[in-house]
Amino acid sequence: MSTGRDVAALAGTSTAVVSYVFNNGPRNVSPETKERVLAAAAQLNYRPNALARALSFGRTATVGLIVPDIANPYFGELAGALEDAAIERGDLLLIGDSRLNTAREARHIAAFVERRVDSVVMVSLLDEPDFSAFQQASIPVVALHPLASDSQVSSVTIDYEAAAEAATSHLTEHGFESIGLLNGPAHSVGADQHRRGFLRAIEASGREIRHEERNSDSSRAAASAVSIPWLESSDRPGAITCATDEQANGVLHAAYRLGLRVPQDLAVIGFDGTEHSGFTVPPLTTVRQPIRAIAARSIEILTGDIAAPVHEFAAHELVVRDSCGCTPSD
Amino acid sequence: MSTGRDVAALAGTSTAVVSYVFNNGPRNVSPETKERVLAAAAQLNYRPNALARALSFGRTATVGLIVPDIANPYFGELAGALEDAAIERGDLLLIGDSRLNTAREARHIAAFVERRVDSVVMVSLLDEPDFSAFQQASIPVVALHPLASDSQVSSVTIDYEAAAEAATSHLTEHGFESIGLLNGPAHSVGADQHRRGFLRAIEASGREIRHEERNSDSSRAAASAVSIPWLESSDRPGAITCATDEQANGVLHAAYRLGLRVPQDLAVIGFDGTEHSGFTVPPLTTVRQPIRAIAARSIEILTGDIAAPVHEFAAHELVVRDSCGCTPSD
DNA sequence: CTGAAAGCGCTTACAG
DNA sequence: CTGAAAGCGCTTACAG
Repeated sequence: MSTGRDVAALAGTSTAVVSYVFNNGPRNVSPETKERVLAAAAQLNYRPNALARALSFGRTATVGLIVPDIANPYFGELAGALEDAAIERGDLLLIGDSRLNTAREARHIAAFVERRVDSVVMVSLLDEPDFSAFQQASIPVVALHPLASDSQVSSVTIDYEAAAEAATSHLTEHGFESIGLLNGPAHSVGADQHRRGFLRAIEASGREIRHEERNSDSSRAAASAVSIPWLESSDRPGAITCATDEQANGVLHAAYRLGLRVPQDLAVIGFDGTEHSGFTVPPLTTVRQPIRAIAARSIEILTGDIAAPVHEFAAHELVVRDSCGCTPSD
Repeated sequence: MSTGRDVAALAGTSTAVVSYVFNNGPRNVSPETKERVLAAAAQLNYRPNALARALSFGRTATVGLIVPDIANPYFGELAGALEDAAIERGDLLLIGDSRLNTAREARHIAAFVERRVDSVVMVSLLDEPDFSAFQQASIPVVALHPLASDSQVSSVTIDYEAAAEAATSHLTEHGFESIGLLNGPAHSVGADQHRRGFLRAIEASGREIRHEERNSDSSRAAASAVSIPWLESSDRPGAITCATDEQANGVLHAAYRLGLRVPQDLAVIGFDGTEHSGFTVPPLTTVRQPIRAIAARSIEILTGDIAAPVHEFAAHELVVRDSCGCTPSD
């Protein structure tokens, strides 16, 4: 590929001027020279080398995103929203997919540090992720899930505990006497918050409600595999609330396999509220996370110069659809 | 962050030796020196700057991937498989999400060229994408969809036409007299192949089969919006075969909304065959693309030195599940 | 307004 | 086995 030097030579000027033209500064260039440079660049198909630029400029114009599983539409939507927010600022979004594998997650962290991303948005698999590599490299991070309150890393997240409580309360208020929680595995991110919110709602009901927690990875297959024996048991719950929409999809599938009707035989509530959740059969009652707002705010935090780590909450919303059997009006 | 120079100074040696140590070559380093370098690097939290490395090495160890919509689980799975294949070779996968927007797609192409990815895997939104920027930069590309046979770019893809024919034939063989094709929009990638395969199967049946094509974007919402009036019409088809699983999900949702039972009142067939397709309600009959094989072969082609562009076909497979109403055994 | 030169942090012939 | 130096392709003070 041709370089700035080639362009300068063809245009009869210096590489400095080529740079000024392509960056609209920091020095002025006469209109005639500018035109010659542009013509030469076009003729040579010149594309500035972003690596060289980043090396001397000290900024890569890149924000890294690490997610547990990009095939989960929630993270797909999140990536899309972040890309919109990043592109608006002229930055590129680099996506690292952990594939539900903590070793892979660690590898992405290392790769991002080596590539000197300017900042990172992180959804970890773990409830206590290791951010030290980013901190040593002074790369600002915002996590999109709850963090210890003394964490040196910022976070933007809904209040998982309150959201899980809202979902469960919806069920208790509609008279369910036996409710299951399909939670993520122990030490998975948010699992503690889901459990606490769930239990808080059960208690708050003031009634004797049978309740039980089971756990699966956040995948349809895993959730379905856990749900089938659960729903086959004689004392199966009348409602199951899940830690993710993916798991709720697995429950829906398990119910179908067993010939249970949703919501008549089993109520199901999801969590995340992607666009997809409106198109399941039946459409899913779920807790919606404000993905676009979270994405936009994350980028704001990362690009502003905020000294101390901030821990912000975004508003969640219970979206009532068919899968829980409670019509929106009551 | 500390640099190789800092490490060299602390270890009492030169930057060349630091480089030899971190790259295991190309020159030998005495065990004692090596140990001093490693100790110094650890003490300083040294992380080689991948940008500087790439600039002098002439290789970024990066493969770019451009997909229409990362929230579509098919592309999510694809990204995962490609990342596995790339990481195995020590490369990083850079994902660009076009978000169903051709301007965004063009922007990613430019960004990848500027960042000097070593190679790219591309799923375009268009049936005749513009690869010229990659060609000018001598960046090898493999497309994962049909291309004009004289294309200078390689492709690895299933035979869309044969696959669409297989899906439709399954329907004609099971006696359907009225079949719809929910295809992508005109000029969307693969739309022509889907149509040809569909029509070929109708013809091959030797019967008078009513058939009709309608079109939507590859999203559940769009497919559902198109399907609802279609299924409300008095002459609605008895079966619909779709260009993607996402669209099939939209059809499933539309049927649910209208109180039509699948498969009793309407048979549905998808296309792509992600893991998710096994967990819809009812589980989806679909054409499975061998994602992992396609991903692995793409990386092979890109990293081998193949002079001429190759156009390879991968084997598809019709996966019969509940949504078409034909039991696997007949 | 423009050019020659140093510097970003690496790698790698070139000497020793 | 090791070091001094050039070079990758940019940007940006520094002179003029």
